[in-house]
Amino acid sequence: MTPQTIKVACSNCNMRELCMPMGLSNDELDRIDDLVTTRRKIKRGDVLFHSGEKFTNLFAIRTGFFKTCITSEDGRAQVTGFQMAGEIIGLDGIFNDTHTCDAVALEDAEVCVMPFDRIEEISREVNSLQRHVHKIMSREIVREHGIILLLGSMRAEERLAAFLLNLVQRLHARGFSQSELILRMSREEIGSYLGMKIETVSRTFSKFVEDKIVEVKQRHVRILNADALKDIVNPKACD
Amino acid sequence: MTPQTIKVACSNCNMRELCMPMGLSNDELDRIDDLVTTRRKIKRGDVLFHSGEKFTNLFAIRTGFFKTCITSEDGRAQVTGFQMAGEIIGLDGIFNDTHTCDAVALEDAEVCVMPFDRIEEISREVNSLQRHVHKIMSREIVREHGIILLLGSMRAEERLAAFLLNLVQRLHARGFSQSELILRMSREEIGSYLGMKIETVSRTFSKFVEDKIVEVKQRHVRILNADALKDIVNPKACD
DNA sequence: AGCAACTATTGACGTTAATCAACTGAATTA
DNA sequence: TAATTCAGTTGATTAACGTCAATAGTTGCT
Repeated sequence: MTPQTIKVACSNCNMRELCMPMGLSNDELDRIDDLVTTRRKIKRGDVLFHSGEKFTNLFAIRTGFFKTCITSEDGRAQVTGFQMAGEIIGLDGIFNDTHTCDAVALEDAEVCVMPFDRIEEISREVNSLQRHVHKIMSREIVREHGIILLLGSMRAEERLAAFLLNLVQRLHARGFSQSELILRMSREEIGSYLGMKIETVSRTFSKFVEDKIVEVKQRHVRILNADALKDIVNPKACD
Repeated sequence: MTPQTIKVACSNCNMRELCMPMGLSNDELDRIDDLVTTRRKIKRGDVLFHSGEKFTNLFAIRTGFFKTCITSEDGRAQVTGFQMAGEIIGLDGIFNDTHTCDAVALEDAEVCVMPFDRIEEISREVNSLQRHVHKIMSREIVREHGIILLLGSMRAEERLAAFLLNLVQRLHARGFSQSELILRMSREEIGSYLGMKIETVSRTFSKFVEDKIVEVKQRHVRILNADALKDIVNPKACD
């Protein structure tokens, strides 16, 4: 193996368990290694893909943090998600061979570039990859159901609490603290994602601080009382 | 061919263009006919599948009208979509082999039952089916982005206008009127879907009637001024 | 360091939609 | 037909959040 080959081999990647199926045979692993053609570094603030751009690749995030956002005809913008290492972005582009959202790096990032026709080709041969691709798309559908529930039925405090719990849970799954996190996004971006104005985001943070549920110093957040957050999201029935 | 076989053959189905890929060879058509094992009739109000139920099948709607809804831990309910003939439901179940929402028939319906492992099997062999499955899932992701935009950034009037336009556009694609429709869902269900209370739905309808944008007689709606609805959804920039 | 530009917080006030409540009309049953 | 139930409408009031505005803290630039 040349060093070049090693560099983009999924089989050597410590993120593999997050983006790839598990329990592969050696033979299958070899095939999977063909999925990623290159890696690409994206600077903070730069765009990985634009809405309207031709879709050819899915991207697996190796390091860094992204937001995806859509813009309506009349210029309304909406953040549809925040993605971190091990997550796959670009799925929305499959439908019309055109990306329908922008993916912007919120910190310096590196992604694995996976040509979608190659994914389709290999997943015809490697059943577990086929299954995996289906599961990843389905997971995205389920994730969005959650956002719809949040936006459709929760109030500001509930939304922010759910947001913090979700973030910290995902970070914890990646080996970070259960109680401390650094927000990679601005209050504005949080607000867009949660369907609330920046002032409301700020006030809600302040209220949590006042109630000793979290400590906030700029984008550094420490969760002091996770149970309180859970109670806010899922209020106890009292009948 | 026995009558039984004819009965569930996609190749003979007039809905085919809505749920199946196009431009198939005869050979491929034969394979596709194996996708649907049975048809199932569902009475109005009955449940096609429940949240928590084991996932084994996707369903293509042949006739009728469904809603899908999720329920959070604390009992909050949220309608996540309304589905009509030619649309596929059950995609959310793939992720964990478990349905995560309820699918309820809002009028008497008939669905084609497509075992998912068979879909996977055939789509390994028929490339256009593989592509089609991917596109259908991606389309669902894009559709949900639209709902997220609606819930995250629109006001009540905008939401209802977008809802009506979307419904009538989909009905028109199925050969129905561009300007008249019968709502298969209650005000309550519309409200849940659009993230607003039933009273607000009702008031917003009344306002549209007052403004001569629509006529409403119970669940029968006639759109008098589609452009006005479009203007409400995408307010003209005036700078 | 000093200044500009950006980001976030806080307060006062306005708007929107939720809530509570009464009522109407349609559908269902006795 | 009357009685009951359910779905939808309308009005009055309130709560939640948005808007506008002032201020403070941060970041980056020269």
